[in-house]
Amino acid sequence: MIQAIRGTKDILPDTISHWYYVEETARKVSELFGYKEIRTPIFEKTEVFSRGVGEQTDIVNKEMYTFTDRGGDSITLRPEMTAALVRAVIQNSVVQQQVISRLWYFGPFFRYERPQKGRLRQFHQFGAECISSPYPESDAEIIHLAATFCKSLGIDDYQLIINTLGNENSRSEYRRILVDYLSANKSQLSAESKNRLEANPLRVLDSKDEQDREIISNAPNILDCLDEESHQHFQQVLGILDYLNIPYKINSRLVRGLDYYSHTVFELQHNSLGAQDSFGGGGRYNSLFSQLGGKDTPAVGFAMGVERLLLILESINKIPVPSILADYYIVFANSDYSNIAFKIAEKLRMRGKKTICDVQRRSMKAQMREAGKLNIPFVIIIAEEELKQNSVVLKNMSDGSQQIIEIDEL
RNA sequence: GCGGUCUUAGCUCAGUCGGUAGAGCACCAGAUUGUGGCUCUGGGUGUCACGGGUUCAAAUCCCGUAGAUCGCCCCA
Repeated sequence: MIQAIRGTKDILPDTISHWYYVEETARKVSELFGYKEIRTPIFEKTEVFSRGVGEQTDIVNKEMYTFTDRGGDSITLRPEMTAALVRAVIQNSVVQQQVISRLWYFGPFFRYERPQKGRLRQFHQFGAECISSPYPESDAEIIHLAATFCKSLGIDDYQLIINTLGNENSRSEYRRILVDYLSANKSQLSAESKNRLEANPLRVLDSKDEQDREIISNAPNILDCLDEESHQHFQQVLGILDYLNIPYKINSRLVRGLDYYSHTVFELQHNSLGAQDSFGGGGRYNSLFSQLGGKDTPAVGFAMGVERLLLILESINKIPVPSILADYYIVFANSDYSNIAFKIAEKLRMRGKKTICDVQRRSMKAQMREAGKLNIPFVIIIAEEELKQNSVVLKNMSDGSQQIIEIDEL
C-alpha cells in the first residue's frame, strides 16, 4: 500500500466541516477587524527564508524543504508566512509608506520535523499582519484579533503569555549583559545552550534543561534593561489589553524562535496539547522589511496552528455538527424511472435544494434506509401508481407522514 | 536527529504454550410482492503494517524497515 508522506495527513470528508468552520471563523473575524486576505505561492526562493527568518534558527538550519529546481535555483517550501508575505508586499508595492495595511492568510506550511501529535510536516496556519504602524496600538490590535478569534471559536481557557524584547538598543544592551552573565556560568550550561550562547544567546532562556533553568532563573531580566521608549511601548500595549479585559501573563523569558522579532512577543498556550502546548504566537518585526530589501517598515503579526486549534476544539467539545447532506432524497421503485428522478432533482437543485438520487439501482428499501441514515428530512418516492396521475409521494422523514403531490407542483 | 511504547476487519479491540484469525459496532442482504429508524435471520468484507530469519508450522519468537504515538529537541 502506498502511504502518504510521513507527517502529512489526508483531510477526509467527515472532518472537512471542522476545517470549514475554522476557516470561516478566521475570515469572519479578520473582516470584522478590516483585514484583507493575501495568498502567496507555496514555494519561494530559499533566500526569502534564510534572510527573513534568520540563518541561525532551527527552522532554516534543519527544518526546511529545500531543493534545486531544473533551472538550478534553490527553492524552499514555505515554513512560515511572514517572510513570504513581506516579500510579496515589497514586490507588489502593496504597502505605501505610512498607509496601514491589514492582511490575513490561511494555508499550508512545511517543516521537516519529527512528527508528533499537533506537529506535522505539512500543517496549516491562520495568521494576520498589521503593517506600517510602529505604535503599540497595532500590537494591541493584533493581539485583540487573535483573542477575538479564539473567543469566536469558543476557546476561552487558554493562556496569553507576553513579553517584550525591546527596541534595537535595549535588545543589544540586554544581549550584552546576558552574554556576560551566561559566559560566567558557561561551564555549567548544557552543550545545547553553550552553542546557543554563541549563535543566539536569547534562546538560552528557552532551555528546559534543569541545570540551565537554575542558571536562567538568576539571569538578568530583559524588563530591567528596557530603555524609555521600549518600556513605554510595552506598557501601552498592556494598558490596552487591560482595558479590553484580555487576560495575559508576562514571562520575561519568552523570546520565541524567529530572529526577526523586536518589542512585543506573545504566545497562546492551551493545556490540552501536551508537549506542544503553544497553538499560536506572534510579535513585532520592525527590521524584517529592510532585511528583505524593502523600505524600513514597522509591522506586527501572529500565526496560529490550525491542526492544534482543531485538537483543542475536539478536547473541549466545541466542534459544531455539520449541516445535513441534502434536503431531498429521491427514491424510485424501478430504474426505468431514473430519468424522472433526475428531472425532479434538477428542478429542486435549481431552487437551491440539495438533492440526492440513487445511482446504484438499489431496492426502495435500501434507498429509504440510506435517506434515513443520512438524516435527510424529505424523501420523494417515484412509483407506478402515483405516476399514473403524474404525481409522486412526498414523505416527511421526521414524522413519517406522506402526501401525494403532482410533479408540476414540486 | 535521540530515547520509550505501539501497529490484527471500515472503527474499537480480543487472539492462551507457536498450530495460517475472532467479538462488538459499522456495512450488505432478507423477513416486508411499494417505504427508513425498532426487532429477528443470514453474510467476514483480512497483504495480522512491510521485508527477511528461526521452525514441520509464525499474528505470536528474532532482525530490519515504514508509520503512529509519548518524551527530548523545535515550533503553530
